[in-house]
Amino acid sequence: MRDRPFRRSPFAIDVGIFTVRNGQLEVLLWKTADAREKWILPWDQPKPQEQLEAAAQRIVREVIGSAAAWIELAGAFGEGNRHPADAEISVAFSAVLPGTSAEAKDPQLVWHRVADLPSMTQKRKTVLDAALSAVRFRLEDSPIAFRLLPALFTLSELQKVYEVLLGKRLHKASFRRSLHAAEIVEATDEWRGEGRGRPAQLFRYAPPKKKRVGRGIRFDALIA
Amino acid sequence: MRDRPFRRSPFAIDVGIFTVRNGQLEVLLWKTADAREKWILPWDQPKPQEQLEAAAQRIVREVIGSAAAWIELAGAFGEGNRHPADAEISVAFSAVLPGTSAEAKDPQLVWHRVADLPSMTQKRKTVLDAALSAVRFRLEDSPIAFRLLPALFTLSELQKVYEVLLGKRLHKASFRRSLHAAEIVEATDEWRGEGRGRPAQLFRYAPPKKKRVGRGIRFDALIA
DNA sequence: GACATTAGTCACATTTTGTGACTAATTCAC
DNA sequence: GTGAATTAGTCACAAAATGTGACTAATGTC
Repeated sequence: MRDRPFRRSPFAIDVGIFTVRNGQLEVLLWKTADAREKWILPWDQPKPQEQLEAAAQRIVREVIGSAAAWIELAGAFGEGNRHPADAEISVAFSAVLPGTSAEAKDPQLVWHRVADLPSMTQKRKTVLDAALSAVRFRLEDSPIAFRLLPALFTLSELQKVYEVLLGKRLHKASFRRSLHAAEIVEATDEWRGEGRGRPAQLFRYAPPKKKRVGRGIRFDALIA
Repeated sequence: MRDRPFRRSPFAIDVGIFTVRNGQLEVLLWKTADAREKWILPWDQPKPQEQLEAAAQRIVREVIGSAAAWIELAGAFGEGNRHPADAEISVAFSAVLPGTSAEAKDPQLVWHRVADLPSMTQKRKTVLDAALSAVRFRLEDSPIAFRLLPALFTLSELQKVYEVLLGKRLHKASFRRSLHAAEIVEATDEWRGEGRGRPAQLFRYAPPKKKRVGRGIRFDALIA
């Protein structure tokens, strides 16, 4: 990532890097040296011969030291939404990391709660919103929630991650029933006592080999 | 759209333009003058100050004469998937048009059935697949099917569009029940007799003002 | 031992879905 | 005209999925 190279770059890759810490969804932002620029998403230009997604992964490694657990294209923006370094095109990616590997490598990089974002320009906010929407939108189809947790986790932890990402409470029995029907977790014979309360059994993510068939259109999910 | 300008362009916008004709999903492809290049998606570079989506809309207008009824970002590809004009980045959009306005403006532009595509390079095929996936993926959330039809349509026509896009048959009673529950169509007092069989009532797309609330996670739709 | 706390399960009412069979309105063949 | 064929539209009911409160289980705290 560079701090305003002041030359016309053909395009930039912005990455919204998300994690769940302390029961909150957080995003990693970069505080620019230029006071007017405030906070921006980590970004860089792709190197020659580099795939866009590979570039996004590289950016994640540069700022956090480890690879993202999930990454995906979130949007693309042209001239109208001008990038700080005058990039003509900005391609936005979303990435998620488990909370455990979420240590920023630079004092200018700070985790911010998504519910409580610092001052950003409108254009930057648009890109961040696109990245956030991509995470929420794909939550139903991709194992994003599992990537935010360590390999072994309790079902209560998993439920909490879904609640944070969806921004609403879920009913325990209902959550577990769906989970069981989907056959995507596998019980281990380990248990974890967390101080008070009954100890919880640990599970691991174990999707079936064959992909599950979908369910056709759901008009009730149509956005007007 | 240009025919291989043979200069290094920073990026290109490829547009997968889809329609339903004769009960088949079709995509508009451009036959290049260069015999080796075979068939490619309509494309161009964005003009200075032009938003990416606006550029995609312009490309649609250039090749078909009218605006797309629905358009959306489908993907972005870097160096690895090299573009014919050596673009460093290719941004792919999906667009759909009603079958009625689907007349190509150039003999090099030909509609092809998606189920029966002509010879394309692997890289071009990847972009087309991304565009097609975007249409199918958004079908559940966006009123794409309605944009493929004229303002007034019969429910059988609507069902047929969904069947073509989803690639599978739907049960009539079930389809109509979902449609009714979603409250997104409005009956008119017009009817249309199509030769034999009982005449069908005409409907129009009429989404509710307030957006409908979703339904939480559905693990059964998780892709492994 | 009583109680607070967290995990995990059950049961049942309610809603949603899949599906076959029915009725309705028209054209076509004779 | 009469009846078969064809397409539209509805109904009813079994099966499946979902929402939800209440229950049991295992631990720590006092």
